[in-house]
Amino acid sequence: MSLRFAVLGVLSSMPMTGYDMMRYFEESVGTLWPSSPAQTYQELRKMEGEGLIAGTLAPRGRRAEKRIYELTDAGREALELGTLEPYGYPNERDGFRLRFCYFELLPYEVARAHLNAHIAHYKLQIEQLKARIEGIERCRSPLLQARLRLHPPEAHEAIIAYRAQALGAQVLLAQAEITWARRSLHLVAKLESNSGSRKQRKGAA
Amino acid sequence: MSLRFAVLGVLSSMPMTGYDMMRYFEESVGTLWPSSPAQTYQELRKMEGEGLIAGTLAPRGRRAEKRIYELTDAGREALELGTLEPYGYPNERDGFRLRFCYFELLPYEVARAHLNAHIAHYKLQIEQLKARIEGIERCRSPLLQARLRLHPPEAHEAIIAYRAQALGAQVLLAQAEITWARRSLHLVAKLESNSGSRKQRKGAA
DNA sequence: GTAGTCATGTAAGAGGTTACATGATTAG
DNA sequence: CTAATCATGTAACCTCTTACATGACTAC
Repeated sequence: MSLRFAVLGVLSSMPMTGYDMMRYFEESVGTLWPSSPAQTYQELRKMEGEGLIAGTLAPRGRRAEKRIYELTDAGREALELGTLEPYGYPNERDGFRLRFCYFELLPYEVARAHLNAHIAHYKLQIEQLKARIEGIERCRSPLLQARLRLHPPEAHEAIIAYRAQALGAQVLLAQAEITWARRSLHLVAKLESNSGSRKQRKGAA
Repeated sequence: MSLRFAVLGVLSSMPMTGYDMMRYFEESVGTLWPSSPAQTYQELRKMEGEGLIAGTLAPRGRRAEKRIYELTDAGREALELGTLEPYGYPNERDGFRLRFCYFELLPYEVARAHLNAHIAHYKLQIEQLKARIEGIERCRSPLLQARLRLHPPEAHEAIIAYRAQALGAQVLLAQAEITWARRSLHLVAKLESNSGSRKQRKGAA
C-alpha cells in the first residue's frame, strides 16, 4: 500500500505523467520509497482502474500522446485516510546484521573491511540526505513549489518542516549505523588482541 | 538470498527439521530475518534440490516420518562465501516517514498520537531485544549451545559477542527512532503554537 | 543523422504474505 | 478423549526487480 500512498502524495501536488512521476519520486520521496519505471506504470494503471486517479490523453509533438494523471476525490480521500490510519509496522529485515552474526567465520581483516564499508555507505548516505534537506528548505524542487502554491502561506512552514524532518530521521538512523559500526570495530580489535595474547601465551608455554 | 543465508546459518549449528528451524528462527535470527512456515519449507526444498543441504527421512512415532536437514559441504561453502562477499545494500523503504511527509494533512492531535505510538513501538522492541541479548550472553538457547560445542572454547567469546552485537545494532536504531519521534513531537508543538493565534484548518477546499 | 531525453510499456521471476489443508503424536 | 504440539505442505496473491522492447521528440 505504500507505493500507492507515495503516488497519491506526489500527485496531490500537481498532475503529471508517469515519466514525470518517476523523476519526482527520486527528487522527493525517492529515498523513502524507491520505485522502478515498470512498477510505477503498472501501479498508475491499477489506480486508474480503481478510480483513485484519472488519466487524460494529451498531445505531445504532432503524432505522439502522453497520459497526464491527476487525483480524483476518491484519491484525495485515500491519501487522507492513509495518513490518518495508524501505521502498521512491517517486519523489518536486516541482511547486514544477519551476516554479522556469522562474522566469526571471517578473518579479522575481512570483518574490519566489511565494517569500514558499512561506515562509508552511511557516510555517503548522510551527505546525500543533507543535500536533499537543504533542497527542501530552500524550496528548490518544482514539485514542492507547486505544493506550496496550493496552500496558504501560513501552512508553508509545516509542509517544509515535516518533509525535512522525515529525511532527518534517515540521517539519525545513518548516524546510529556509523556509531554501531565503530563500536563493532572496537569489538573486532578486542577479539583479535584476546586471541593474539592467547597465541603468545601458548607460544611462551 | 538472505533467507537462504539464514537457513545455512541456523543449520550450521545443528541438523534439524523444517519445523525446528521455524522455532529456532524466532529464537535466534528471527528479529533479523523473519520467515513464515510456507516460505521456510519451500526454501528448504529448493536448497535441497541445489545440493546446499541434505534431508534424510527419520521415523517419528510409529507411522509418521520427518525430514531432518543438514548442511552439505557445498552449503558450508555457501555460508562462508555469504559472509565473505561484500554486502549489497538493498534499497531501504520507510513507510512511516513516507506518511510523515504528509502529516500536514492531520490535526496536531492525531500527529502526536502517531508519534507516541511510534515511541511505544520501539520501546517495546528494545525491551524484547534486551531480553534476547541477555539470553544470548547466558547461552540459554539450545541452538547456540550446540554451536559452541562445535567450536573450541577460545572461539566462544567471539561467537557470543558477534551475536549480541548484532542485536545491539537494533537497539541503537530503535533508540534513534525514539529520539527522532521526541524531536518530532517538539516540532508538532512548535507548529501548533505558531498557528495558535491563527485559525486552524478544517474541512477540504 | 544521431544522441539524448521523453514516454510507455511487457514478461519473467524472485521473494514474501495469508489462508487453507492435512494428519500424526504426546500430555493431561 | 481432547487439546496442544509436531510436522509438512499447497495455492493464491502481492510487491518488487531486472531485462527487454518500442518509438517519438528535441537539440546539435
